[in-house]
Order: sequence, then structure tokens, then C-alpha cells
Amino acid sequence: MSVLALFGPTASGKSAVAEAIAARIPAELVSADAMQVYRGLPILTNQAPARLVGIWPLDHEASVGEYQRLAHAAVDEILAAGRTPIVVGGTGLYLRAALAELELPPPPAPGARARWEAAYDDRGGAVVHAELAARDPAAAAAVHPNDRRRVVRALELAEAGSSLRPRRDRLWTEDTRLPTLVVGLEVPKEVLERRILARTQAMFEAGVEEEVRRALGGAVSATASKVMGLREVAELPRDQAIEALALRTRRYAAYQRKWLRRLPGVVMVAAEAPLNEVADAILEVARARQLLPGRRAG
RNA sequence: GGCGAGGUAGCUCAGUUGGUAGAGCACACGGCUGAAAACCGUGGUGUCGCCGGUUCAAGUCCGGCCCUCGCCA
Repeated sequence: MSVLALFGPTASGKSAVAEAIAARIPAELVSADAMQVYRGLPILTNQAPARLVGIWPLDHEASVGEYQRLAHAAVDEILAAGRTPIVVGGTGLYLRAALAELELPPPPAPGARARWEAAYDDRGGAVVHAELAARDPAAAAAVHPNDRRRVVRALELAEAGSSLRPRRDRLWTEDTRLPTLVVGLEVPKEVLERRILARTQAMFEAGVEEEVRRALGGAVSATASKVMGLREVAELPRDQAIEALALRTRRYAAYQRKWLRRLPGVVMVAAEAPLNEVADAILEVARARQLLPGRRAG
């Protein structure tokens, strides 16, 4: 009853490694990616088959809370079927939500967000932040007055008798719901940058422009509109769009490396070796930690 | 060759009547708990094309040279 988790930057080869592992043991993949949850942008969001990929239409507002419930359910289902869940991530917050029991506070009460946003804009961030400090000092201390989004969120929660600060902070800890091996995939920066550029060019050959045009023909939620490249592909000439998207993806990869540094207890594996060796190395660590049954002869 | 515009941070550029430089992006580091491919904070990384002149003081004014772009030959 244990879980395998793979985390790495874009183009580090997470999916291929996960699939290689799934070819060796009874396993199923679960995606921990905030954008692959959407249906309608398979090329742009680089989707590969896994649970929780393409589950929401583009007009759906995403949230970690909803994702967390679905992820836990998927993991439990896979375990109940006698297989090993392999959580493959992209997004640090989503990976932690899939693995741990984060105490996520409730969604905003109807109207509360718009009201506090208006208060922030009318009265100014400093004033509204001071009000937060009076209602919820711990939350105020964790949030900068310029961080409109978080000040608003913290006020929504304080008003509802909740708090932005959880009773137990499990976000960047080793705490997990189930025994878990978290593996981080490492690829040299130059290799990653080459792959990102190649991957971006390949997206255009695969028809992202058409995909994006179709997607923007319908309603797109605020969260889905943040998909990297959506705007660039729609608005820029092809060569500029490729350059801009590759740049943003490189920046995102740096951001993902940051998450990797924050994940305690992560086992780093060099992902440049042949796929078979990487998969075997990961399984070996899992067996050594008794997270998987040992190899049986015959 | 002539005329015009320009050469300032990795890139695009700003820089008042002279007071030894600053924005955006990039980059680096950090924060983050129902928006995380989001949001926020901190950091200047520089032979101001080169050489000389004027001046207490030159990115800024003067002279010469080099380079880039455009137009005309």
C-alpha cells in the first residue's frame, strides 16, 4: 500500500520514466499538473495518458481543493485494485495535495471575493492589509500587502471564521497520507533548454495554432486562461510565438526546480541515463525502502 | 563617396538647462495552503563605441576616428 511520486521540470522525461516503471510493475499513473486537468489543449499542455488529465472543460475554474479530493480518490482506487499509483507532477502544490492531507480552507462565500477585491482597490492594499492584521494576525504576517490575491483570500477566510494559515502546516513537509517514495528527476540545464525548444517547435508542427484557435472560440475560465502560450500562440507570428513560449517554458522549468529544492526527502535521480536504467534505479530504491515487494525469483 | 538617424545593463530603450546613470523584460534568490503554467517580495549585473579637447565637473558640449541602419550617388 504505497505510492510512487515523480517530480521534475518540463521536458525532464517524467512521463516516459513513469511509463517505463508501469511496464515493469502493476501500476497506474496519476497526473499532478494544474493545466493538464483541462480538456481541449492536449498539445499545448503536453498531455500524456494518466488519471486526472483532461478532466475539466476549459470554462471550469480550477482549484487545488477540488483536485486534492479527486487525486486522493484516484490513488485509493488504484491501490484497491492492487496496483501502485505513480503520481507524476508538474505542479508542486498539486503534487503535495495529491500526496498529503493538506488542510485546505473552504472556497470563498458567494460575493465575498468581489467585495474584498473592490475594498482592496478602493481603500488600498496597505489599509486592507492592516484590517487583516486586526482580524487574523497570523495570516497577515504571512502575506505581503502588495499581494492582492492573497490579502483578498485571507480576508474572505477571516470573515468566514476560517484562516489562511492552517492549524498544521503540511505543505512543504515530508508528511504524506501513505508511505511514499518521492523521486526528483534531474537533467542538466543546457539539455533541458535544448529539449524545451525542440518540444515547442514540435507543438507547432502538431498543430497548436489550430488547437488554440478552437479553444479560444469557446469560454475559457480565469484559471485556464493562464496556460502558458495560449496568448502567445494566438497573437504572435509563428517564429515569435515559438521564441516567447520557449522562454516562458524555460522560466517555468526554473520554477519547478525551486519546488524540487523545497520538497523534503526527495530522492534525486539523474534522468539522462537510458530509460530502462532510470526506471530500474527507481524501483530498486523503492524495494530497498520496502515500499514495493522484493523481486521474486521464478 | 554625400546626406540623415543611431551606438548607454544580456535584450529593447530612457536620461531634463553639464553634477560620475535607470525603466521594462531577462537573470538570481526568497515567500506562498480551494486562482500555483497563478500571485508577491528582494537584488544592478555598466570601459555610457574609441581617442582627444573645453570645464571644478562630460552619457550630456566641441573636434577627430570607428561601427550599424536608411536614403541618394
